[in-house]
Amino acid sequence: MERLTLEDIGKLAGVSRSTVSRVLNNHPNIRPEVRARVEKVIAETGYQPNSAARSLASKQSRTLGLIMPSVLRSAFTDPYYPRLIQGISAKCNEHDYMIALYLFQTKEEEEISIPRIVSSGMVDGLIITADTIHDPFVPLIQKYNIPFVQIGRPNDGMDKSINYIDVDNLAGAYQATAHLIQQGYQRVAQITTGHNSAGVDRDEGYRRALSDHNIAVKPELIAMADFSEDSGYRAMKTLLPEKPDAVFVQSDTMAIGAMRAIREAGLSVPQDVAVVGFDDLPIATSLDVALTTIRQPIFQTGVLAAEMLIDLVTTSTKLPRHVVFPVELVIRASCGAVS
Amino acid sequence: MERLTLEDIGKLAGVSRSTVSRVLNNHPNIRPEVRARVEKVIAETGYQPNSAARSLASKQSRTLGLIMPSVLRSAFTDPYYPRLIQGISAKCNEHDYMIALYLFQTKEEEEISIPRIVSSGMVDGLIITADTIHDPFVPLIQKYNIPFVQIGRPNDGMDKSINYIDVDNLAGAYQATAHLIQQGYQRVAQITTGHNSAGVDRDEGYRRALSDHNIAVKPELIAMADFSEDSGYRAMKTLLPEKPDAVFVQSDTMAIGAMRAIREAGLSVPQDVAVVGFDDLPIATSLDVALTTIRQPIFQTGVLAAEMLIDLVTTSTKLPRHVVFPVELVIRASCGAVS
DNA sequence: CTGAAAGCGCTAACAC
DNA sequence: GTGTTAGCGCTTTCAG
Repeated sequence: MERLTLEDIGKLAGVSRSTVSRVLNNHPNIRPEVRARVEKVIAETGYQPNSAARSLASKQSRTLGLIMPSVLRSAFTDPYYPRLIQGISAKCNEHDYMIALYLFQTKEEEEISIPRIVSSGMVDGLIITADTIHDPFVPLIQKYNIPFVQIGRPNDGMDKSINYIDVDNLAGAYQATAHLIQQGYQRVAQITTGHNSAGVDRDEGYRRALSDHNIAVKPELIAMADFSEDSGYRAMKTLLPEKPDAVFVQSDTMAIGAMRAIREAGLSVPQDVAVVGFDDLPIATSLDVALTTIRQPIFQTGVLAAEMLIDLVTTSTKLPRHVVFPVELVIRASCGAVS
Repeated sequence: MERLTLEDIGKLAGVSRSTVSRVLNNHPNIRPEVRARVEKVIAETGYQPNSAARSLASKQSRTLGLIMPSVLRSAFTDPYYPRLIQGISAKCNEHDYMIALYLFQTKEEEEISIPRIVSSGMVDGLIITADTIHDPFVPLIQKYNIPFVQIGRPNDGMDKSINYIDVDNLAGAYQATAHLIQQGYQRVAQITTGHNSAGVDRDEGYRRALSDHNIAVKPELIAMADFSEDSGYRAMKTLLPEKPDAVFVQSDTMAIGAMRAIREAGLSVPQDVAVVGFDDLPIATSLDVALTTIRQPIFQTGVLAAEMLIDLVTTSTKLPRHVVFPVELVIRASCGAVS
């Protein structure tokens, strides 16, 4: 079966190719009866316009690129991402946009691919899933003139006119920490990441909560990790000799690792060490000791990112947009507040 | 900055557009010095060919579609998928293919999108991440003449000439169940899915293991679930009144739910109920009681799926290909075999 | 309101 | 080996 073209449809409907194109693109000023006739032929034949030809002529790919910097590759297995992608996908389907997924395993792959992706017109815009501080990715993208939105606020010192969506990391971390302090815990530790703005902001929230309660920040109670479960485990191991009685962990996945370390040390949650996480992944309720955590709207973040980007590539609004979603403390067993 | 075209590069290098096209596509029969000259101009200008124009002229999009049927949408948050995608992505990057991701939330979205995706030339081929039995998706795709590979074997009664990659689900389930029986457990239950071939095959493995050990299959010891954590939890709750002393759960994620149900009933793993899962997700080692499970090569499955599909769309080999990866029992605490 | 015609930027015969 | 030329299938002026 030969693929049909606009010309064929036109012939079948007794109109020109341009007219068919117009009904396809919902142009006004078409006689209703002509439109109906053309639509009938399209429906009967199952005609689908060729997307490459469309892109070439219209200079739009109707594709959004979703990009994961190589330094964050291991984080991609965190259930955060599938959920985020579901949100992006929902909005894309709604508007007939396609998602092009780019995961880079190495810096080299990234450096080769970025120019291709950005300059070849394969995508109309980019969603960048978080940037890192020490190896910033966004400046690379900014050199090209392509619309993009970032998940997470720009790093300090960077162009503030970037479009981004963030959650209130500082407030979340503050609530988590303050809640622990109010429970009476004295030595509240933190497992932090610090690799990106989310980590920095959560760290700041932790510090402010301590300081607002007149507790000194003790560097020996803070350990670094990288968002992976295993890094949370290792961080907690380095923390345990310092005898923390509670710990705020910057992600649920790391919190699971931390709880494993606590358990292996023969201690229990929350009796010996209380734990609060961040994200509220579904698994949080299913742990042996249900995880108290900060809930953030992951799906909604994805929806809005796609919406913002589609807006950006279809209209000419050049005003930078920022949205910061609120977060919410969800109290479960791991913080010791419920029996 | 105006985007450069082949013509521009040709002018800059003092050759025709075709010659530039040839060096770009690594055609033989080009004088080395000419090739060098052209490559120099390309490098200096950072020229990137327009992908829509390429697709239109070459009739290839260099894009693989990754499709998730709507009935499986909730499974997408299972960590299995990010890992699978990493594998697919690795191979795609290697060959300069793009991944187009299609997640459908509803049947309706699916029915509208499939014809577009398949007939518009946006993808050269499709990777279908598992089909379901009661609402088969593959026949829909087969009606169009597009190359595809399926993750998981075709359902019974379907065209056997489908290209697919599977893991040895039957052997895995058999090993899991046999291992429990050999540990001395008498009432080995199962949480099954049965919605797709993986579920069916794992169910068969469970039954054969029982039968090979002269144990009757007791329907009251088998509960249905749908791959979600919560369905595993609910299934286990219906099972507990039947006093199983062990349970084979068809995925790690459901096993986590099952363990939660066991715990909430005041019982413990493995003393009261031993548990074996399937997948060997990273989380398996981090649970309160580390999960004994069947390890399957998820990343490799993704790599091979992409490889097979790229092969399919670039060469004309029409011989159907099937690969079934072996799986492996990984013994940890939850089955009671280690203290 | 509709049609004719000129590209969009590339590939691939076909010449030379 | 390399240039010329004819499209790929669509969008979009420009006429009428």
